[in-house]
Parts: sequence; structure tokens; C-alpha cells
Amino acid sequence: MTKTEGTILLFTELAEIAKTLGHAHRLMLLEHVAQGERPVERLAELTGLTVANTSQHLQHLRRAGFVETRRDGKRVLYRLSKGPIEPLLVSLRGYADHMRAEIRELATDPANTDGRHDSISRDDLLERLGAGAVTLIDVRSAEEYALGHLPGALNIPTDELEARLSELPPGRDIVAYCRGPYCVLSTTAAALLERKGFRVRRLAAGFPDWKAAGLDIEM
Amino acid sequence: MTKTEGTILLFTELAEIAKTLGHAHRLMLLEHVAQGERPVERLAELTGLTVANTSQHLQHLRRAGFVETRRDGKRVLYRLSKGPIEPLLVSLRGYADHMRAEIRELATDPANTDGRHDSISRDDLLERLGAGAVTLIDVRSAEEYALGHLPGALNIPTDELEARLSELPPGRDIVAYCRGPYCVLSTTAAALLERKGFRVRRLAAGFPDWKAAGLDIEM
DNA sequence: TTTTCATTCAATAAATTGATTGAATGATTG
DNA sequence: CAATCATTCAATCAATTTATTGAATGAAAA
Repeated sequence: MTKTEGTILLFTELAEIAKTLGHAHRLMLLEHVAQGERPVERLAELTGLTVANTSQHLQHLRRAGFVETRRDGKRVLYRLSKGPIEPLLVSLRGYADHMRAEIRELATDPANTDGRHDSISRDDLLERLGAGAVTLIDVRSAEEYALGHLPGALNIPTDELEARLSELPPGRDIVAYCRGPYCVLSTTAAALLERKGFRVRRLAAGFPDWKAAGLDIEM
Repeated sequence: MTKTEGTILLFTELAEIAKTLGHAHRLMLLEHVAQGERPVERLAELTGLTVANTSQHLQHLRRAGFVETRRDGKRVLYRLSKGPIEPLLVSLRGYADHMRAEIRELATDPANTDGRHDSISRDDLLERLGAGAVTLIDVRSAEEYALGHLPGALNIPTDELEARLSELPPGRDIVAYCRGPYCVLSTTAAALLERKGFRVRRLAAGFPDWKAAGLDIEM
């Protein structure tokens, strides 16, 4: 094989991976799968796609090595693979953030105010939780919360947040988390809380990262 | 904007970026541009593409913010943008490396053979053979086959398999076996057959196990 | 100003990808 | 064993993407 052919093959291989991430539906599926094992039908519900379509996208993700499967009775459960997927998604998200910032700078678009909330690292959060200094809220759905959440976290889904503000102890710092760095739930929640006068930060990494770090999980 | 719409928009944005990296020609262009400012014509030479095609790909890269342009006389020079492109490409390469390593592991580590292809137990095979529901192939050498094989097994050594696909009745399930759990012949054969669209499983144990169980052997 | 040259644009054809439908599969349940 | 259920497959159509061609643009040179 010539050097040129080899080079083209390498780029084709990289392109194949990038292409797999190049569809909104697959990114959504990947995010839901990252929360934990899910059967196809559930993933179809969560994304609003038909089952067959969901199945096809999942198989595409599997071919690229992003997810793995396991049979359980008559269902097939999909889970995230072990590989370095997180860094890939984080840098993708990071690049998108950079682009948004650049566009905002050029256009000074006032509609796009959300997205710039202070985030807090896992370690900082642990320290603050230890000191009892923060209220932690899980803004994912009740169902996701039931499958495991950070110890002591209050569950208030983002779309119920405005109606349930009274459940938040006033005067305390708030940390919101959701599915991870590329999930907007906590960003949206933080924007709302900030407008309402709360001091709020996002947990940068989200639940999957916490779980992956082997930290305690409440069920 | 509803929560759902916002989420989909975010993923569409991320997908757009990934899609831009999802073509070998654009990745090649990006790499050449990363070496320094280059005019379109030079990039076309370097990649072997036509000028018009190169121009279009470069504009795609520009829309996604990966490259910027500057006019110099009658040429247009393309250069890499400032953003966090490097981390994105590094994590993409990192993921590809991981995948390659994993594939190599599967191909060379015989202990890991159960991963990719469903295997079938001795009892299940007996049952299926009784029902006449499967085509059984022995992928060991003709010499080994002659010394004893499973009743009714076709002998097609793995390295002749591709040339002799026509001997396999289409539409029937196939079970391949070889020397045992530490032999890769049937794994390789199964991988090939699967690529060719056959439904195929490996007999997990192989010939010696069958013989040891006191089951019938054909000579 | 006219010509030349690098690049871009526009139109089209070819290839690939995505969604939908209904049938097939494989495991469980009655 | 038939029925049921979750998933996958296969076929098809629609949508998108890519490559090619030739014309249009805009800057520089003659």
C-alpha cells in the first residue's frame, strides 16, 4: 500500500467516526444511552423516533463502537461502550461553545443570553456538599432520577422548576446538574434561577461522569 | 422556545460540526491548511481534487468555523481558525486509535471470541441439527476433517471460504466450528460470512469437545 | 480597457443517507 | 405448540450530499 492510499484510508476511518456523530438523532440517542442501559423501545420514546428508525441509528452507533448491546429476555439493552467517547463529545461541545461565543461577539445577540453560567467541578461540589453549604438539584426527569442520582439531590425537572421555586430554601447557593456537559437542562434551569435571583451554578460534568468516577449514588 | 426544541437545536448544531468533519476530503484539506496558509489551487494539488471541488469543501469548512480566508492579489489564502480545533481532532484520532486497538485485540486474542459473534452450545446445536434447520460447516483443513468431523458437516477451510460461498445454501442459518474455544478459524469465518450477509454462529466448544462428549463422529 | 488568472457560483447528475412500512426473527408466555 | 412481544431486516421513497461542468466574478497585468 502506498503512503497516499494509507493516508486516505486513515482519513476515511476518521470521517466515518465523525459522520456517525453527524446526526442530531444519533447524538440524542447517545446521550440517553449514556444515562444507563436502555431498551430500544424506551430510547424511541425518549427521542420521539419510531422504533425501527431508532434501531437503525443505534446500529449505526454500534458499528462505530459507541454503544454495545446485551440481550435481556426479549429486549435488547443498549449501553455506552468503554472507549474514550466522553472526551470526544466534550471537545465537540467545547468547539460549539467557542463558535457560539464568537457569533455572539460579532452579533451581540441578546436572545442568546443563556449558556454562560459558572460551572462547578466535581471536587468543588463534594467539598461544598461536605460543608452543607449548597442545595443540590437534579433537573432531569423523575424517571431518570429514580434510576439513580447524586446523594441528597432534590429532583425538580427543568420544565417544572418555575412552578416549584418555593421548594428551594432561599438564600442558599444552588447547584444544578443533569445528564452531562452536552445536556442543556441544567443550563436552562440555571438561567431561570438566575433571573429569579438565586445564586446558581451548574455541575459541569453531570450524572454519568459522577457515576463513572465511582462516587456514591442514591436510588 | 420549549425545552424539547432547544435540545434538538443544540444537537443539530453539534451534528453540523461533526458532519463537517465527516468527509475524508475535508479532513485532508484541514490537515494541509493546518500546515500554514495555502491558496485553493495548491490545496487542490495536494489533495488531488479538482479546484472547484476543493473550493466547495473549503467553504464548508469555513461555514463551520474551522478555516478563515484572506485575499492576496488574485489568490485566496486559507488558514486554520483560532478555535479549539486541535482538541477535537486529537480526541477523534484518540477514539480511532482505541477502536483499532480493540479490533486488533478481537482478531488476535482467542479468549475473546465470544464477543462479536453469537456462539451456540453443543445441546442447542444438536437440537437444531435434529430439526434440519442449520447448515454446519467445518472450517478446519481437509486433513483434519478427514480424521473425523461432526455428522453432516460440510468441509470448507476458512481460507477457501470466500471463493466457495456458492456452496452454501442461501437463507439457512449457518454454524461454523473448528478446533475449539482457542481456535480463531471459526471466528474469522463467521466474520466473513456475516459481512456477506449470512446469519452465522460459532459452535463455542469445537470438535474435540464434541468427541469428548461421546457424540457421533463421521469419518 | 481588455485580457488573464484564481476562485466562486450555478446547474446538474451521481451517490449516499434517512425515514417509513411491513415482514421476519428470536425469545418468552400462555 | 401457538401467541405475543421487542427488535431487526428489507425494500422503498425522499432528502441530502458530493462531484462535475461550464459560466460568472473580481483583482491584477498587459
